Amino acid sequence: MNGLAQPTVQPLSRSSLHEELVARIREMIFSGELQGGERVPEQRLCDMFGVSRTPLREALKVLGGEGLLDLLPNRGARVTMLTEADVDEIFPVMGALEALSGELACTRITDAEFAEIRALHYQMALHHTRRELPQYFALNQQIHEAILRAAANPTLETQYRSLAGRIRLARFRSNMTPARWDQAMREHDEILAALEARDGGRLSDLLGRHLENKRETVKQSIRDGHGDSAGVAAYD
Amino acid sequence: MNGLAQPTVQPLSRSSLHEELVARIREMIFSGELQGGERVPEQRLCDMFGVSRTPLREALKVLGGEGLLDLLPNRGARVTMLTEADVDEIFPVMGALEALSGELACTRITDAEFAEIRALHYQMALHHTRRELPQYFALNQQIHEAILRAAANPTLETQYRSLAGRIRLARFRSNMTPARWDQAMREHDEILAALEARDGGRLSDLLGRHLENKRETVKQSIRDGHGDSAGVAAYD
DNA sequence: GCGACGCATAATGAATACAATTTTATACCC
DNA sequence: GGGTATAAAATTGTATTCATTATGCGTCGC
Repeated sequence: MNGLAQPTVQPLSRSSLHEELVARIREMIFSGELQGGERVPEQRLCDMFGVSRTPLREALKVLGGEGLLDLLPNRGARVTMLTEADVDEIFPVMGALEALSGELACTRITDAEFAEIRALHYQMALHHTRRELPQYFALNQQIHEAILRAAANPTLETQYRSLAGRIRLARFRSNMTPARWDQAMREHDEILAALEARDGGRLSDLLGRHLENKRETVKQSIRDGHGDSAGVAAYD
Repeated sequence: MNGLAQPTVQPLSRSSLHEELVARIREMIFSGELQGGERVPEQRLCDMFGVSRTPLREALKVLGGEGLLDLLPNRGARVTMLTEADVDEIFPVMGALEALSGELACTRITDAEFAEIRALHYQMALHHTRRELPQYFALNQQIHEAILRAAANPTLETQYRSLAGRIRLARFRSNMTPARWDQAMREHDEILAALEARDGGRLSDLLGRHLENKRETVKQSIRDGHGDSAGVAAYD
């Protein structure tokens, strides 16, 4: 053990091909380039990325494990279709994790981190008043990510992101009503206040309720049908 | 739609080779046959299972995604070593999920399901008085699994099992002190009572505290060192 | 005309072959 | 004797090939 070795250097992630493919295909799913229920032909993806089937298939297995793809033996992979029942199943779990992130964030957040979140909040509020939905969503996501980071628990982050990713399968952005949008913004005001007061219990509660509203938005978008992805993809 | 078709038949999971390998290797990790930090040469596993590297590597990728293996590019896979910091990170998340499972279980559990859990409980109590640790552990796990099932949320089950699997990497069974064992048993008495009363809030709380004690047991076993797996493997 | 069967085609599953990287061993120099 | 450099061996990453299974289409029978 020499003095030069830093204690927290991470193993220098030289991403292998399959790792890269996992990230790329995941983005294709989130962006709607691969649609829900759609069959994913291996050869087409191989041609698209210019790789052989071996690393690609490894990537598909990983994405299957994440729940973003359904792997049907001998019958290929399909992008998972999210049902309303799935949403009702996932949201309570996300709620528990988000509540925990609120608790932990309040005990651990630094003033600098809070200042950063407040800045994001006001920027988001601006986009809300201007009715700029895509920008609003981007900031919204950044705020929740920042709270999650402030909780300083990588396992929590991973688990939460995994569920958030599955919810993204619903591609719900297009379906937020003005009334829900206004309500969401008010909830965010309260969230910021609770965080500033370092009131973990209240923040937990608020984040949980915030999520409940989002659940309805997502379910509505599923009821409205999954087909209209062309216009939605632009938001990502 | 003819009358013969049953509504809830699942798609007849003919497991492919890699699926089988995932399960087998996972068990090898849990049983200690593959030890923490140990390098896992692909060829040895291929010979062991009589398969080629292709499906085996797919399985390793999946297990890497589960957090049971560390996949180092060009340098093979190693069984993840659990640090005390990891444990402190994982347990709060498990706690949040277990609390949720308690809440949900209380709202949904049937009398038949509860009777089953009570039977398991008394059987476990018997093993406790007889100081039969391995049998106690088996029942203990079955009870927590039964509560989880009663919550009727597959996503919750999956997420919880994933974290429980990572904790199993510590192979903590050998390190339970008599005092902790007695305390754990008392906690289980209370858990059963809360479940019988369908008191979700109290059950949540109890499960969370129960887990806190387990956390210390696990951390102690890590401090004691990971080397002595030979005698422990027999428990699985 | 409708449905079932069978064959041809295409896609997936698994094994083998080849390439690149790392690890180990050896020789050499200081 | 220790350390570095180099080369050989082993291991991993990727591509290709072969085998098996599903899919689509045409034909046959009713």
